[in-house]
Amino acid sequence: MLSARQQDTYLFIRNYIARHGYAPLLDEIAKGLGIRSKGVVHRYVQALADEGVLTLQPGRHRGIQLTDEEHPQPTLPLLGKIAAGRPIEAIQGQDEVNLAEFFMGPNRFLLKVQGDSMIEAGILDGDMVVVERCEQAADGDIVVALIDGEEATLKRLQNNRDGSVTLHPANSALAPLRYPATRVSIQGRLVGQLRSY
Amino acid sequence: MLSARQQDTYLFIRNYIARHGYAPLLDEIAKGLGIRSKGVVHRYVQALADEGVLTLQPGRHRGIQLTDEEHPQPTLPLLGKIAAGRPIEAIQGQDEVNLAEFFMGPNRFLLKVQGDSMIEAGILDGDMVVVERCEQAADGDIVVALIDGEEATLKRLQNNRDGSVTLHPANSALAPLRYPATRVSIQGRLVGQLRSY
DNA sequence: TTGAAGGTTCTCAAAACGTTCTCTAAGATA
DNA sequence: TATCTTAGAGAACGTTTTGAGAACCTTCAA
Repeated sequence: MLSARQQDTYLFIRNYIARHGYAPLLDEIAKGLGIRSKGVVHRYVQALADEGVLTLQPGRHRGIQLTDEEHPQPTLPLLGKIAAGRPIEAIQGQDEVNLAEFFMGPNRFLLKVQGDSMIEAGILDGDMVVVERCEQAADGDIVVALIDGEEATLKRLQNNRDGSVTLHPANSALAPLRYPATRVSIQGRLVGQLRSY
Repeated sequence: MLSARQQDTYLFIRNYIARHGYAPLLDEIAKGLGIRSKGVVHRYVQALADEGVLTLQPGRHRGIQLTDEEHPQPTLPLLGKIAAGRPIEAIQGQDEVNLAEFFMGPNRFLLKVQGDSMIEAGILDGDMVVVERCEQAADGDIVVALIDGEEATLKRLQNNRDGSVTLHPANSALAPLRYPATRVSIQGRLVGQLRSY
């Protein structure tokens, strides 16, 4: 188990490598952690090597290599924003994203999407969506709806004044469907989405 | 049998470890339980150790280790496939998705996407993409490309026979761009994507 | 080949932290 | 009433952790 300061060190190193493609100097780590002595940093790095989360090439400059290892905390370094035609800009005050924090929560589950009915909302065939179980949802939410207790579907919700609901696909080739409220039950609300290439 | 206060202590410790990846200090537990004396907390922790639900590394800072399970993994239940017009079908042989396994890996980082240039590939403004650092990529891969060492962009890659590369946006309003290979350096390859609603 | 830069290994000191005590108070039990 | 148990406060003490800094050795680039 890594101590707090060891985790700081580890995250700094990983972030630095993600940003530059090579490992930091001890002095750079020291600066990043607000420490003045590189001897101290060396101690932390050595401890991380003992834990097995990284490897050292003794004596070499920038001789730190990260090990492929089970991460206790699933965080990835966030390098910044990418917009066509500009250099990558750092996002202030945030340099790590904790996937657990990002997606986990009570009453959440995953569904694998089949079909193209939500393609214009950026939900493609094969994507996974994170759904939070709930009975009601607001206009404009994307929901998992069960029709007649049988058919399940992922659509954008619109509650009509007469009590009926309209389910909008995000695909101009498909028409919205309108149902009396009694035929439709909301199973959950879309809160996240994942895709793996 | 744990007393009520001992259970409080145990739950606090478990929660703390799940969030931080390391054990709390006695003072932190004290604060969490609304107690002012860490001596009292020590008594509870000692009792929990006697019960066998946790282990102590005597004298060590943050030296509490939970006995049962290892680090709880960030997993979400995978209920099945959802396709318009059909009931939710379970996916055979898979019912939990581990977020860490799904996205974590060496040399990976996140970028926040700005702009609509990849909208037809389901990558919307504001999405996060998981990028794996690499120097080369195959035809059809979506890559982070650096043009003239300055501009960064997310595009689909095409390696031409004459050694030049064409970068295809996934947006029919935008034209593909062709560059001599010397002007373009691949920074990484898109391996995943996340979105939060 | 040489000088500077960077990694390694010490020692020292201070701060932080776990451990152990004693003391007080409130209930419970006999 | 007398005694025991549980809960908490707080202080004293020794160890671990953290940081500074210096000396030394190796790597690297000019």
